[in-house]
Amino acid sequence: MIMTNEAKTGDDLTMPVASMIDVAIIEDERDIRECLTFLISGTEGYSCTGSYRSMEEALDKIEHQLPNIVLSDIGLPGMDGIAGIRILKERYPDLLILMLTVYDDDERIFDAMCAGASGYLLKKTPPAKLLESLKEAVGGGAPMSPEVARRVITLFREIRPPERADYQLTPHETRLLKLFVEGHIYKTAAVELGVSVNTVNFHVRNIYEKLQVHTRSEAVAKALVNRLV
Amino acid sequence: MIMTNEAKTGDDLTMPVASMIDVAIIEDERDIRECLTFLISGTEGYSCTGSYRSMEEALDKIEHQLPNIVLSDIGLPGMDGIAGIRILKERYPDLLILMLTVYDDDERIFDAMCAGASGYLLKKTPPAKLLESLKEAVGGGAPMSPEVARRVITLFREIRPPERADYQLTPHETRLLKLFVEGHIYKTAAVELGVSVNTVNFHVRNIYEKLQVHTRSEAVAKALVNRLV
DNA sequence: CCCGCCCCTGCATGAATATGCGGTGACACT
DNA sequence: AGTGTCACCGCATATTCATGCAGGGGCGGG
Repeated sequence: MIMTNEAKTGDDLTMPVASMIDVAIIEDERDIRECLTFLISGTEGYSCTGSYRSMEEALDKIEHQLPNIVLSDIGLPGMDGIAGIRILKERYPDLLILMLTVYDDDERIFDAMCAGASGYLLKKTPPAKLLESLKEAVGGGAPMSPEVARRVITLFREIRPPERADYQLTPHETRLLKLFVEGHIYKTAAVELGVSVNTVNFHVRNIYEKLQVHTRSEAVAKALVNRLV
Repeated sequence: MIMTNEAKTGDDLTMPVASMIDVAIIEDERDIRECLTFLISGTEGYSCTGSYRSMEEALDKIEHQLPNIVLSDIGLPGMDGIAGIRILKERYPDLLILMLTVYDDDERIFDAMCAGASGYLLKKTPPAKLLESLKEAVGGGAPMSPEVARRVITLFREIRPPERADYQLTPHETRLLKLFVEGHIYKTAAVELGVSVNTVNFHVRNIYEKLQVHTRSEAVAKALVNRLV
């Protein structure tokens, strides 16, 4: 790993930070693993609780001395990093995981985040920033390399559910539609709203007209797909 | 704005950074605006091209001296920050925008990012980190306060559809459910499948049992929410 | 005062739904 | 051969739905 640039110092985070940050490392390349181990062991306030070359090894031995946070590569022999962190999070839900990898493609970023990673750094990250990111993650943040943060936001924009379509539903219509989405039928919705079934009927016809549908199911589908409620 | 914690220094970014970072400020609170203007004007490598108290004023005058990046609040008199950055990005697509606000709710973060903000900082950000974030944004990054990054990731996970729940639906049941999601009723689904309504009835009862629902609307809602089709 | 909109209620009617119960044949597995 | 599952079909019944038509009161704006 090429060490470049000066280290950052962290800002104050609201979550209490453990006085000692215990880190486990999962990295298949020996020289990188050793380098990381040296960096973490040699920095005040940090300790290295384990240093593994595979996810299998980590899963096998990590419980002997559970860290606050795992620093894991994605490309590993055998089980890959993402599959591994799913299992880690399953076994130790409070365990924090920070990815440290060369991969910066959307899919891996996405999968890692969804699998439970708290942060995602690229391997070119300078040592000082790496240490700071560990601290930030332990403090409740979600450190990402600039390129990763950019991709996350781009993905965000792409994934974003469509803006709420505006069908000009009145407050009562929206409320009734919401009840339908929740599984109510005319009768129970009427009870819930404190009105008669005839009133529900009235609103229903307006809703169906505005949404251009003819059944409650269609209205429910449209409400969910278009995020109307 | 309360200035806390030591400043960070930036890491090397791959995109070429302009030698001078020109910043425009949009902030309604005068003392904060003046403080920011002073901070930026008084830092080597940065210049302040404009300092506005409203989005309207910014939209009116910003072209006189277009900055690299805008530092904008959200809560502003008249047009709010998010509506404003949509217009700014429309007029100046390459203009970078960094939000600086007290709001850290999901909706605003989400709206700001989708409107085109490159980054999102909370107002408690220390001055040095603020400067570094401007630099990072200009360098192509997407700086976010730790809390914001965490929320973005949380939103990310929420937006991502959950993995398909497994209700053990048979192929025909899935097919029928899909037709319901598309708006079919028993009759039209029967026609579509080339079976009798009685067969549809039969499948429906199995579907409802597996999904633990009692109406087609509920089945449709469950199908959409759990991505069964 | 008038108008438009929202919310409320009622009744009627044909169609659709949901559920109960009954049956068959094909296919794979033991 | 026996069993289980899937897909198919049927009938009955009470309930719900969707739509048509009728009416009223409150509130805000012009």
